[in-house]
Amino acid sequence: MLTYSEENYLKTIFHLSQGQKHGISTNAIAAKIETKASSVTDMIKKLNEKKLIKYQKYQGVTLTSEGLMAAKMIVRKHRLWEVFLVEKLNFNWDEVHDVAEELEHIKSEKLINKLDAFLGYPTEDPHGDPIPDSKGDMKMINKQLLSELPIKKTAICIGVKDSSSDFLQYLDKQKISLGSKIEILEIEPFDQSYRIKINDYEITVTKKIVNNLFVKTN
Amino acid sequence: MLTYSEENYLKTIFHLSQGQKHGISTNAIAAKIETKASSVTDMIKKLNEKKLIKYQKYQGVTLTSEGLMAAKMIVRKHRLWEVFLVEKLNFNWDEVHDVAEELEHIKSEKLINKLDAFLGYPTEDPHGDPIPDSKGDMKMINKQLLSELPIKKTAICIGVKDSSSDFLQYLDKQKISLGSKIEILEIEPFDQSYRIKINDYEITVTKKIVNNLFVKTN
DNA sequence: AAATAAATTTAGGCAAAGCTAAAAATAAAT
DNA sequence: ATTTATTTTTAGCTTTGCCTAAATTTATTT
Ligand SMILES: [Mn+2]
Ligand SMILES: [Mn+2]
Ligand SMILES: [Mn+2]
Ligand SMILES: [Mn+2]
Repeated sequence: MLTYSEENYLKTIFHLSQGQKHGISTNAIAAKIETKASSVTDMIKKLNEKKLIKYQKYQGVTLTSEGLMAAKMIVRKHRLWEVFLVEKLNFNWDEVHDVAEELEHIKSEKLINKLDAFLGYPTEDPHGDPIPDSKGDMKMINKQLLSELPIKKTAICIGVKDSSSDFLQYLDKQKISLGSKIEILEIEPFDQSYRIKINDYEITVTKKIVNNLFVKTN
Repeated sequence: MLTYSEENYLKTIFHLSQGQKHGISTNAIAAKIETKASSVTDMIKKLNEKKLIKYQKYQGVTLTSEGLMAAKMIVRKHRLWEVFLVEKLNFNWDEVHDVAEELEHIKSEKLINKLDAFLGYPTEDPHGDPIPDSKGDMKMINKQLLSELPIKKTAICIGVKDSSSDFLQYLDKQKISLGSKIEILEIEPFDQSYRIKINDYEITVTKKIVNNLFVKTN
């Protein structure tokens, strides 16, 4: 049985491992979890002892297959609860993350599987992130950053890289949501600002925005 | 902000206080919470310090109005989650208590009020216990034990005193549920067994059963 | 190749919440 | 009214998860 804290470490290591070749550093974990490197070292030893991660002093850590599965189950819970909050309780997509941070630690396999069924087995959370199924499988979504999309090619907004409340509220304000049709009209060389078309109207946004929106071309 | 443990103590003191004139003893709390008396004394001091209970050495404790409200909000969460699990996720009424023990500690007023609305502002949980509203008010249900019901007087089953899984499963087996019509036909003097009528069929049950069923006469 | 900087680990402590064993206060029985 | 039993509190120790400060290892410069 994992503690609340152990679960958070596993989840964090999982997220930091995405598209990462080498082990995850102590400092990276400390920064993400907002704790001190020495605390991370302590916890790392415990997780290593429990065979949830592979760890060699000074070399960073990677999840074992057991640790990976545990992490995926936490992510599964987090994202399913987010779907519940948005779809059933009418939360806005920028309000759900913190509550899901708590709900993800509720320990009942039966609960999460029944919740999954109740929600209709969703494959993505409200921010476009994939939801692992009960076996840990998640369909990898073919996505690219808007900033990598060629000019004048239309695409569909399917996710956000940064899912902070600030960014999500900005998107609401600009009427950008998952499913919006997006096209880059031109890039201003002087300040790297982007003139983009959302559905049927045009706005100008900064580079930071296009670097945090995922799109897919159909 | 209350810790998980502080919340459990407040809730326990609340439950032990029901229909109780004097303060709640250290041992009573220890027994209910399954811990040692010395641990209870430690926690009691903390809760007293935070002005959530009134405490004088060796005299037992009572909730302050602030502590009472905090306790009611935990009970509210517990019971609303139980309704959710039964009504929306199709849990059986004997399976929900332990999960609700965890869910009751999720800290978001917005969440619980939205859940309340989603469920249609229920006033009772799946075991017939009243659910406090967002102000802490709960309608007191006019109930009596089946054992106190006069012979040959029909009543409706509206709650259980013991809500252990064992008892609830027994009731399922005997097809007794909330809303069932109940009548005591006769009491066998020899072994104190009860011949009772549930809706339209008759069964014999022990004294222990009739001592744990709440009914109301209309 | 040293010297310096950065990252990581160790050592030593702290607070929360539990425990056991002993002391003190209250209640019950003679 | 003592004595005995029960309840409650205190004292001291443990584990988890965190911290600061110091030591050590690895990485980067000169
Ligand atoms: Mn989230
Ligand atoms: Mn978390
Ligand atoms: Mn319950
Ligand atoms: Mn609880």
